[in-house]
This record gives sequence, C-alpha cells and structure tokens, in this order.
Amino acid sequence: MTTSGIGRRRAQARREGNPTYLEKRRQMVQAAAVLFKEKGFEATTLADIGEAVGVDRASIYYYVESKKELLLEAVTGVSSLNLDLAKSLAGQQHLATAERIRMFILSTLRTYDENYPQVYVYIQENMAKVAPDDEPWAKEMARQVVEFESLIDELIREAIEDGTFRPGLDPRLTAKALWGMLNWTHRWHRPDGSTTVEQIAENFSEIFLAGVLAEPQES
Amino acid sequence: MTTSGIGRRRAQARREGNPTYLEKRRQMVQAAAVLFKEKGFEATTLADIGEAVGVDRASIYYYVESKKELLLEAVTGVSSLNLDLAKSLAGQQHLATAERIRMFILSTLRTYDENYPQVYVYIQENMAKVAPDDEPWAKEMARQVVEFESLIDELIREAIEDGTFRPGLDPRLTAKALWGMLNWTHRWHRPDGSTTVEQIAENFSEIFLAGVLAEPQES
DNA sequence: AGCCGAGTCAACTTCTGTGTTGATTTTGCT
DNA sequence: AGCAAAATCAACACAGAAGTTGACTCGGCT
Repeated sequence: MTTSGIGRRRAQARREGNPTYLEKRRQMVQAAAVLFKEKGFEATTLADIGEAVGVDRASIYYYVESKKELLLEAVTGVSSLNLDLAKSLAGQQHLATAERIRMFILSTLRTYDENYPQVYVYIQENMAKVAPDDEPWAKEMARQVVEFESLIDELIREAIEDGTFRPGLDPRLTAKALWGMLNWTHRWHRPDGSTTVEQIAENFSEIFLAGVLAEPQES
Repeated sequence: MTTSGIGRRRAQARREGNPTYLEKRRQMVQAAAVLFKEKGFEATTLADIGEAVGVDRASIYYYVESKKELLLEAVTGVSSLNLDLAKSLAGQQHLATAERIRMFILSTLRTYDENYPQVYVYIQENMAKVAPDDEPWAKEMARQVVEFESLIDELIREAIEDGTFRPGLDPRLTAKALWGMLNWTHRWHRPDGSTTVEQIAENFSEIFLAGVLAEPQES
C-alpha cells in the first residue's frame, strides 16, 4: 500500500532479482522458519528474526513486506509437495496397494525431512488459524488439504474394497491413524538426530501394513 | 504482587470460596480453553474471553490474576490424568499385554474426549514453549511427560521381550507411532461429532495390535 | 576525488493487548 | 427501603511489537 520509501525500493530490488539480494532474502525466510518452528509464529518477533540473521529489525522490510509474508514464503509449496506425492501415487495403479502405501510413507517422511523445518511449521501452525479464511492463498491451501485427504481416503477405500486390506476397517479412521503417525513426527523428529527417516518409515510401514492387510505378512 | 485493589479482592474472594464465585471462575477457564483450542493461546486476547463469557475484559481479573493463569488452570491435572492412566496400567501385570494396550488406547481417548477441549489445548500448545522452563509447574509438567513416555516405552519393550510383539520392532518408534495416532486426534476429533471415541478406539486398536502382535489376530 | 545506488539502521509512529484503579452498579440481607 | 458486600466496568497507564521514514554507510565505478 505504501507508494514510496522502503516499499518502493523493495519492489524494485525484487524486480531486478539480483542474486545476492534473493539469497539474503532466502536466508531470512529460512531463519524465520526455524524460529517459527521453535517458538511458534505468534511468539516470534521480527527482532528475533533480525537477530538470528544479524541485521536490524528494520532491514527485514527491505526484503519482505510483513511478518506474515515470511510465514507464507516458508510454507508455500509445502502443501503442494504433499499433494503431488499423493497424485503421483494415485497414478501408479500397476503397483500393489501395499507397495503404494509403503512408498507413500517413505516419501512423505523424506519430504518432511528434506523440507525441515518448513513442513513442520506448516503442520504446527494450523494455517487456517493464521489466515482469516478469505485470503486467496488461504483458500487455495485449504483446497489442497481437502483434495489431499480425499486422495488418501480414496486409496484406502480402494484397498479395502479390492480385498487388500481387511474388511471392517473404517477408511476414514484408518487414514487418520496413518496421518497421525506421520504428522506427529513434527514433535520429536529432527533431521540431524540419530534416527533416520528410513528407519522410521520402515518401522511405521511394518506396523501400519501388518495392521491393515488382509493376510498377515512377516517382515 | 499488587498489595491493594483488585488483587486483594480476588485473594479474599478465593479465600472465602463462595460457590457462585467459583462457578463463574470455572466458566471463564472453560471459555478460555475453548478459545485457546480454536485460535491458540497467543492469538487469543482477554477481550475475546470476556466477550465469550459476557463480561468486561477487566472483570476477568476479579477471578484470575493473568491470562497465563487461565491457561494453567485449564491444563492443570491433564498431564497427571495421562500419567495415572499409564501407572495403573503398569500395575495390571496379570492382564495380557494386548489387552493392556487395548485398554490404554480406549481410556486415553476417553480421557481426551471427556476433558475436551483442555486436553487438546495441552497437546496443541507445546507447554514447554509457553513457560520459560524454570517455573516450578513447568518443570513438574515436563517431569510428568518424561515419566509417562518412559512408562509406555517400557510397556512396549516388555511386550517385545516376552514375545507378545514381533521382534525387530524399535520400541521407541513403536511408541511414537501409537502416540501419534492418539494425539493427532486433536486436529479432527470433536466430542459432539458423529464418530464416537469407542469407534475410534476400536479401529485404532485393531490396526495397532494387528500391526505389532507376533501372531495375527482376527477381530 | 566524487558520485551512485544497494543496503542498513536509529528513531520515530501506530497499534494492540495486558494489567490497574476507583467509582459505580447489582445483589442479597435485614 | 436501606445498607453492605459482591461484582462490574469505563478509563487509564504501560509495554511491546509491527511497520515507516529519511538519513547514513560503504563498495564499485568513472
């Protein structure tokens, strides 16, 4: 909304797209993401972010328009990552369902790991809370989440219908169970920790698949 | 810290313990809990709470000392609920492990349901984030969480060692998987919804137990 | 040396939310 | 009705954080 001053200069810098400018901007978004993950969005101040990246709080506005933009920038693309995953999975009709689930678990966790801490910020901050619903990007995100969840539901529903999974399972609850296992990792998993995503994926797949398959499978 | 004014009157009212006073106070804590659950602690203002309960923001201070007290009041006892559950379970050595797990899942979800939304506030707000660690209640809570988690770990470890569960499972990850399924309910479960906790518990038990037991069990 | 422009920052303004005060209203009791 | 205690609220003080401004620095270029 500003017609002069920092807003103008920011707009110009962004237009030019100077690499060092973009790099510094990226750094800020990254630092912000780390702090958002640690302290939460509301509790993180621009002063914190400035300090983390070693510039005055005011300089941040040369790179971004607002605190919210930092959050958006950090989580943008995150939900589409998930969605793309699910979509590509839905395409692999030739694979056995069990194999598809296994792949889904592994690649989801890989995505979480590789996009740390942004993904976890996304999970942690209920994005619906931050945005007043009506903003376009908020709608888009909500849409993606819905689409994503229905893809997973669908996958599980199919598995039950075609006899791969035991009958009697509630597809929705089964999806929630899996989703809970995966998303709860945001509370304890650190990429630099001693447990690798591959180990986690292996264990979770073991448990979940043995838990839902029609006939028992030995590891 | 205030030596006169509202603080004094609050202290006195609390000392007397008039039932209507306590009731109104309880209402405020409840309303606050609902809002904390919906919007998050930081994002909720005292004005919101006042409005929800139909009094001026300032009146709240006749009942509580601070916003934080509302949070504490809401979640106090929550972690000990969990802990008691786990402890009583640890005592039931005569029950088969599978049965104990099933009971654990059901009673945990019942606890969550009956203490809605407080429990979910507790889960959602990483309590460690809200408190600066050094406050005594924060320490106590942290201690309880640690104790609780180690009890569950222990239960699962035993089950693997005594052959009830499949070998090869990582006890820690198995516990996290279960914990994730249960705690993630905070994102989608509402006590007044169409799904009952009994249904959820039944499905989750099915999945988890079939997933970990040494020999397959048919429902 | 002097200029130019990208980037920085001290010093605001503005806003929002917490907590306080003392007067005022409401309630319950005689 | 009249009074005292209980409860409420308008108004204010204060703090902290977002966002803005315009002057300044500093490296590269002529």
